[in-house]
Amino acid sequence: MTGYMALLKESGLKATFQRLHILEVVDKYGHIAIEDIYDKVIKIHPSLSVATIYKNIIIMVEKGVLVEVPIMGRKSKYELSKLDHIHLVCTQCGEVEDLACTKDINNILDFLTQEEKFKLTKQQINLYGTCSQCQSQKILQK
Amino acid sequence: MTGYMALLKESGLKATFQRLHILEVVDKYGHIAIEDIYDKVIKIHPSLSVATIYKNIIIMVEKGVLVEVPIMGRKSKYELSKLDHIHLVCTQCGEVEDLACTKDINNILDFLTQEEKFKLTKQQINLYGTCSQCQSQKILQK
DNA sequence: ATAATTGCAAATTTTTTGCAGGTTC
DNA sequence: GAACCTGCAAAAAATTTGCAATTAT
Repeated sequence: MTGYMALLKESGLKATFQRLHILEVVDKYGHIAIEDIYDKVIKIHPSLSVATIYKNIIIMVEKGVLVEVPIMGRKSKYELSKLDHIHLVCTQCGEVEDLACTKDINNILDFLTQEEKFKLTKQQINLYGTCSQCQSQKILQK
Repeated sequence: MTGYMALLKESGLKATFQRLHILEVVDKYGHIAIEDIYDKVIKIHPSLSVATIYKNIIIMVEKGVLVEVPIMGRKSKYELSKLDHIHLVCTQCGEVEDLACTKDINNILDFLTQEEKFKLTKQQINLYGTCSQCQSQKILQK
């Protein structure tokens, strides 16, 4: 609990119960959609409103406390910010599992192929950043 | 135009003008959000309704003609189905660029670092498939 | 004390649905 | 001509907003 408080304060956010509960739930479930965060949190904090969930998800993502995991065919899930890793997304049940991001992609594929770990059907590698055009526009703006 | 017709028929979908126009627009822009597909398509086909866009995106994704590209902080974009590749997503302007998916990830990172190609800030690698739990449930169902 | 945050209710935006009429094969 | 599709309008779902009351620091 104290860990989340520190996390919020470092990010310049007040440590409200609402936020602490949201973080607790996200941490517990690993990857969770907004609606499910709401469902879980109102069980421990019944007066919490949906608007508060939305406002907080937005600001906590902005501050880098949470990370959005957008998923094909489903609502985005959210996770605590952590070192880069790979997401195994089950298209049947929607669960997301983290996989350590080793240097060697081939090892990962071998690992998955083993037995019946995960039957891969589609991959999506997205790199986020600033394109060259936007980089040069930034320079001009200064 | 004929290419799209074949594509649709192979997928068991009727080749309506609406669908052909949607595919044309997606192809032209590479990666495009639903709202923007609508805006572009009504220019060449003013009577087309939003409901038709939604219904068709859904069915064309289902049939594998289109692929959803879910993006952090934005609406999903859609692209024509093609060989696996990497997406460079600009967090400033939202544009998505394709990058050939070479065997060697390191080459890619080197390539990006060059000059001012793309200033990488965050990566997300998502592998889609069936988790072991759902695989065994399937076996039981049969 | 004060600046930030919450909860509420209303407004907006996005997506889905049902069905009558039209189109493709 | 049969099955499939479209457009419309209404419904449902998801998200955002403004503001008065409350809370964290």
